[in-house]
This record gives sequence, C-alpha cells and structure tokens, in this order.
Amino acid sequence: MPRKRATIREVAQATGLSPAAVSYALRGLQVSEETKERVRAAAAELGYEADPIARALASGRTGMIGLLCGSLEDLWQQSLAVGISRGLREKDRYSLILDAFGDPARERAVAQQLRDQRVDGMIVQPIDPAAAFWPELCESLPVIAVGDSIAGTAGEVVFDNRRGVTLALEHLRALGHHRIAVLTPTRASTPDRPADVHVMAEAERLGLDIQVATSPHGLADATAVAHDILAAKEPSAVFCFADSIAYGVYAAAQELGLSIPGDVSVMGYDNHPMSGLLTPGLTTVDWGIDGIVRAAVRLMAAAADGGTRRRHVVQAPALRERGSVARASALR
Amino acid sequence: MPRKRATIREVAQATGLSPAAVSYALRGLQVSEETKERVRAAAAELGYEADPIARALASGRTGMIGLLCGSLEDLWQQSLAVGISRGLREKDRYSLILDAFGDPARERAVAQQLRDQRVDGMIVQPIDPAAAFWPELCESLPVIAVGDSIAGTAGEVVFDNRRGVTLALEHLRALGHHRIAVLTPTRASTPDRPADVHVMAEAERLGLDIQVATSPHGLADATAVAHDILAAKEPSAVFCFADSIAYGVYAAAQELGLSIPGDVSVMGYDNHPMSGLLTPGLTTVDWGIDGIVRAAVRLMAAAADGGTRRRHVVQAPALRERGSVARASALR
DNA sequence: ACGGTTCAGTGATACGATTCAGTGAACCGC
DNA sequence: GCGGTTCACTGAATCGTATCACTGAACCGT
Repeated sequence: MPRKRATIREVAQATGLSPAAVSYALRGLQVSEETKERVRAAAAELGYEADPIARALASGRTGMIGLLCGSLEDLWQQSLAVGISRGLREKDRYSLILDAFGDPARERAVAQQLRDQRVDGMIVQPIDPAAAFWPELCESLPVIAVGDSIAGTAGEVVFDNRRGVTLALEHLRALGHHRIAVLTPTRASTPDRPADVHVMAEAERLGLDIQVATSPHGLADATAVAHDILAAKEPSAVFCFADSIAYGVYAAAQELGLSIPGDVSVMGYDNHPMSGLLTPGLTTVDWGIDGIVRAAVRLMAAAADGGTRRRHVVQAPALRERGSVARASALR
Repeated sequence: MPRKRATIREVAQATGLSPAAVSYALRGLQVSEETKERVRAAAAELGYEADPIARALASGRTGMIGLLCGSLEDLWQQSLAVGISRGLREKDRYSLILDAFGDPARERAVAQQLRDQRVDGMIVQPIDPAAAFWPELCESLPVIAVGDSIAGTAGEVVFDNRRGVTLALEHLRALGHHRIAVLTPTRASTPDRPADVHVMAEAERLGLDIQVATSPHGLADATAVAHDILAAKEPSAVFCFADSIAYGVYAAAQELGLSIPGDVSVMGYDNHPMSGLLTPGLTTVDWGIDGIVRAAVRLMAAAADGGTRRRHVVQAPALRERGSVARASALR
C-alpha cells in the first residue's frame, strides 16, 4: 500500500507510449497484443491501478451499484442488503449501501446522492412507490425495484403483498381470530402504503375487527409499542408487518406474563432466519429471501450490462406455520 | 431531480463572478457576506450543488467515512455497522460500508479500495490486527479500530477480550463444566486471533478440556457445524465466540432433541438483541453495543475534524446471565 | 501503382470542481 | 501622503483519467 500512487502518465513514460494508449491498453482496446503486454508489465512494475475517482469523473461510470434500503433498522432488510451486496460482489461489482431511515423525503435525497456518486445502477426498496422522482431517476440509470413496483424501472422483483396479506389474515380468521391488532412499520409521512391498503381491504372482506398501530423496527421500541397494545387493547392476535416488530411482541408478552399463543397469537411477515428459533416459532409469511437476492442481483447485472429487456419477477409468498398462532380462545 | 446538473461555471456566469469565487462563497470562505448571499441565491435558483466526484478529485476529500467490517454475515456486526452508519449520519457524514468476508487478504484489498475512494477516515474491525499494511494506511488517513488494537490508529475502541473470555470460561467452570467445545468464527488463513489465544491460555489456567472448531456465521452453516459437534463430541457445554454461532447451536440442539441447558449448556459472545428473546435466553458476554457505536462515532468525528489527540477506549465486558448455562450434570 | 480500408497510436480536450499565487482597491496609522 | 495590510476577487494550474478526432503506415485486391 504505497504512499503515493503511480499515475497513468508515469506508465506512459515508462513504456514510451502516450497516456491514451495506456488507457486503451489496460482496458483491452484498440492496441496490439504486444503493446498490451508491455503496458501490463510496466503497470504491474509501478503498481499502477486506475484511480476510481478520476475514472468516474472522466467516464461517468464507477462500477458501483447503489443499494437504497427502506430502513436498515429492520433485521430482514439488513439480511437483504448484506445478501445483495454479497451477490453483487460475486459478480465483481461493489455496492454502496445507503439507508433512507423509512423517510420518503430522505429516500429522494439519498437517491439523488447515489446518482451523484455515479453509481452504474441502483437497487431500491421503495418506501414511496408513487413518488414523482422515480421515472426521472430511471431514465438516467438502470433501476431495479425490490418489493413494490415503481414506474420506469429496468426490472423489478415485486412481492405479491396482496396475496401475502390474504394468506396471513385468512389463516388468523380460520383459527377464529376476529379482533386483531396490526402493527405496521413507522414511516415518516407516507400514509398509504400499498401493503397497508391491502390489509384494510382484506380485513373488510373477511369481516375482521382490526386496529392498526405503527411501530419502529428496533427491538426496544417495538417492545414498548407492543406492550401498550397488548395491555390496553387485548386483541386475540397481533399481525406484525415485519418479523422484527413481532420480536417486540414476544418481548412484551414476556414482560406482561402472557403466553404465546395461549393468551395471544402472533403472526409475522418476512420470515427472518431467527423466526424459526424462537419459542414458539413465529408463524410468518415467507418471501424466500435467497430467491429475492438472486433475482435482484441477476436483474441488476443484466440491466447494467446493457440488457434492454425489462424483466418483471413476482415473488410469491408462502405461509410458514410454526407455533405462534393458535385457535382463538373464547376467553378474550 | 434534473437530468443535467448545473456546473459551477454556470453559477459563476449567472452572478458575474469567477468560478473560484463561487467555490469559496458556497463554502463560506474569503468572500463578503453580500456576495455569499448572491451566490447562494443563484445556486438555489439553478439547483446547483457541487459534484462530489469532481470535488473529490480536486480536493482529495469526500466527506465519507469508510466502514470496513470483518464479516457482515455476523448479525452482531450487522447491527454494529448499521448503528455506526446511523451515528455518522447524525453527524452529517456518510459512510461507505464494505465487507471483508472474514478474509485477511480481502481485508487488505478492501482497505485499499476505501482509500482509493478518498474516504476521509476509516472505522475498521480488524481481522488480522498484525497485518503489515495497517501502519502505512494509518499514516495516510485517520483510522479508528474497533475490537482489536492495531498500530498507528488515530483512536481505538478495544474490547477487553481477555477479560471477556475469562468471564465466560470461569462461569462455565464454576458450574462444573470441564469438557467444553469452543466454536470460533471461520476465518480464511489467520490461525492466531488474539481472542483465540486467550481462550487457550484461560483453558490451560482453569484446567479445562476444550476442543476448538470453527464455524461460519450464517445460521444454516453454523447449525450444520454444531450438529456434528453435539452429536460426536458430547461436550457438556459449548462456548460460541459469536452469538450468531450460538444460534446455530440452538437449532442443532432442537434437531437432535437435546435440551438447553438440560443436555448441553450454551454460552455466547456479543449479546445480540435477539439473544434475550430465545428460550432459554442465551447467557452471553455483553459488550454494550450502544456504547461501542457512540465511542467509535465520537472518535472518528474527532479524528476527522483534525483532532490530533489519540484516544483509546477500552470496552469492558459484562456477563449477561440468562438461562442457557446450567450446572453440569454428572451424566455426560 | 493506386485508391481505399484497417490498425496502432497520438495530441488535445473534457470532466467539474479546488486551490495557489497574484492583483487592484480600500483602508490603516502616523 | 506614504508604506504596509487587509479584503474581495480573479486567472490559471491541477487532480488523473477517458475519449474524440486524427495521422501515418501497412496492407488489400486489382
């Protein structure tokens, strides 16, 4: 790790070529095999590697993919981000991970920031899919959406949230739950998430008495929110729109001496790896994170390599029944 | 989000000033209040913001802090990274998160890469604290080490692993465990981690019969490793050098029909938030992640703002007793 | 031998800022 | 009214690469 790096000019000087020739040679363009070899040797000798910043300024490309996460407080989104980042790495692309903190305003700013950093593409988990800037953004670089669909993307891995919600609520209803608390992640100033809308519609259709509250993803915060809900509302079941919020319900139930699923049933959403380890295991809606990661990476790679075909992958949910949901007792 | 951004020249033209003056004005340097205001107005009008890439090339600074993580497969390290990233954000600094995948060779490459990206500083969780490149790196930019100490840093948050290991092993021994399996994270080609060395020394001192194996952090992999250990070696206790590996032991015990702590005691290391939610709760060594995050962010901010005083924070561990460790039964 | 094509390589410019050295004017005390 | 500062600003160089428009030479078939 030398103090001062060699520049392209020094390599040019060493080989007696022009900087332009060196630039071409190292990228395997327009030069004779013999010269390429000579340049490569000189570059290795001097320990030269192109400066990514200068390259980005001149060419407008960086080889980096931006990862715009909805909220990294969510353990599942952490797994997703790490998984995608690793997947991209295997395709020799680096990723720049940024967090929107669940705030649509910040989401816009961060998207802007990623573009300013000249990322070659972005994988986004949109908080506000209806935001006006998406189409403009998509025109300036390839965007892959994960989760909800947005306009103009080069590809999407869309979760069938409608189906996921139906799966969850029908399961609860089939076991006799009618009075259900719904805990949805706190988001700054975006009232109508598509998924929330589905909850309302399905609850209506199934004749359920739901009460919606919001909670942050963090365990401590979620526990506090869940504590209040469990103590005051006495629902027979809690449907959490993220496994990490459900973890808060487990903690709150423990504090209150309530048994799951004896006193209250809990349903999650995501199937984070830890959900199977809890006692009882968290019954949840599984999206198959590995499949999502693979699809997102594949679509991004295709789009960044100039693939023009717009791909649309729909991720189907599966109900993963464990032990946290039981038949509603008549008592509550 | 305009298609094409305004440049500093356009702002200069609009105000009748030179580009240099605009550059100074927007950074609050060397210009009259009145001109500053005029420039700010014109910049706002044109939607101008300095291009971070061009700025990085010209000034050598980016305002970004690099986060070099040992292995993001570890849930605890994920929390740490997200926490630090969030902490830096609150100080108006963005972070570039990169993963070394537990590989010292990669660690070096990634550090190099971060430096090439002109990060203003790096927070690293060193895999190989003895690697030769650290001092050189530290001379070219402020480095904060988290975990193990490395030479030449601008500051460190060091875990007292010696004490942590002692705490864990003494606790196990006090409860009558002598035959102990130790599960330590898999690392490519670095035999002697400081923490591992402490384990050996302490085991010797306490007269314990330990058997060391390595395991990846991922739940599935850790479960497989733990399965083999539990089935073959029949230790009375397992000491995992990361909570996420301990989670694998829980899963394996479940598969094998072993009860924790009835058949085997499990001790973790880190105290990830989920550890308290398991049944039984995971007895573990708590490093106080919030304190680490705050200290790391504080040290980095101080160093990046030109603070010259080298700060050294030692993080003391605390044994967090839950239910996963019980008195050794005479049977096994 | 000739016009046309390809090939290997060059020189200059662009990318969009920062920064250094310098300049004219205003202002200072004496 | 004079030398010396300070102030506000400018012009030009710089950062390190990519890329565009050329050029001279070699090579082609006829």
